[in-house]
Amino acid sequence: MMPGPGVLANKTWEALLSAHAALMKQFAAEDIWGDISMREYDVLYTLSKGRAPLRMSELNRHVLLSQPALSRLVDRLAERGLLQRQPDPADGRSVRLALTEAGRARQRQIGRQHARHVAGALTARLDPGELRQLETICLKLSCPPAAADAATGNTKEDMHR
Amino acid sequence: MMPGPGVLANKTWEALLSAHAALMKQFAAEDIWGDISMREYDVLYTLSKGRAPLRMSELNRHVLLSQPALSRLVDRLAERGLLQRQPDPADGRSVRLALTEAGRARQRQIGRQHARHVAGALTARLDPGELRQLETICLKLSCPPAAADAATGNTKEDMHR
DNA sequence: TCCAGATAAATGCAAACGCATATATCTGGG
DNA sequence: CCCAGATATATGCGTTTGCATTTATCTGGA
Repeated sequence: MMPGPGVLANKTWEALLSAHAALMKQFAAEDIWGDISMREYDVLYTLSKGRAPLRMSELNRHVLLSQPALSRLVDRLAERGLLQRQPDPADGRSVRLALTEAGRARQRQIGRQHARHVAGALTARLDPGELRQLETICLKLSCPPAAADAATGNTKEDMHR
Repeated sequence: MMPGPGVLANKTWEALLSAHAALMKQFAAEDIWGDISMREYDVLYTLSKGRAPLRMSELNRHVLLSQPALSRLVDRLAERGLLQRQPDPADGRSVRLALTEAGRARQRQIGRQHARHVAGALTARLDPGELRQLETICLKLSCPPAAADAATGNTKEDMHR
């Protein structure tokens, strides 16, 4: 096999996976989490960012968890009084999620320290120009694929399912 | 607090997390995995890359899993005949892991298709220059932190070096 | 040589996860 | 107005994960 243009893309993806794993491990090792897992923090953070209460399905787009797993994670956070499930006036199937004051406080308390760790870890390895390049490129990658099938990079087949 | 240089780093980290999640979901949705989970594939792939058999602890540096979880994941792959645990002649505590022929075949079979999806997804969003930039930057991030250091953001200015 | 401490991997167990499916609600064609 | 199908979330259940701990082995200093 001759090295095609796809080889570069694959090496890049592997590098991205490595970077993600290395940083996640480093952050997980920091002693700031207490009884909040990083996945739970991710949810608290996402909710703290959004101005309006988010729906489960919106939250699920940001978090790498199955829908049932997210539903139960939200259960646990609600039971602990960190967020509230509110009925959605516009859609009876839906649920709107909002942090409680306790949840907001907890997020801030952890977030302040975590943000310092993130900044420390990234600026130790990258200069501002690289940070900006990385952000720009990652934002392009964050957009969902235009169509479902372009991803195969293939000329035919793959219509099954 | 005025917006410091750390803000850029935090936005960048968030973008990287988003990109990772978006791509992982896209790849997970591809119909190529069969009875192999992506985490299991990650192990098969890592073993297929290494020339010499890897030890658990080395493998664990590449995979975002706790040591016990990796131990059991390896159990399951071994029970399925996809890899072998071999005693390490140089260190009795250690175990050397090697793919079986079946494991190697399975990795190749999945890997061929997966590599196409990866290439398709990345080249659809990034040009070659961006791919190279991203790879370079991610490789810098993949290196473990020099020391357990500034990241703690601790009691005082403890920035040695 | 011996042993305290470090390191590699395995195991017990409760918590968390994913898949399949259930429940509740919304939407559009007839 | 009604119902088939779609959408949003919840629940049953077997599997996988992480934490704490155990077991086995290695290492260096007295």
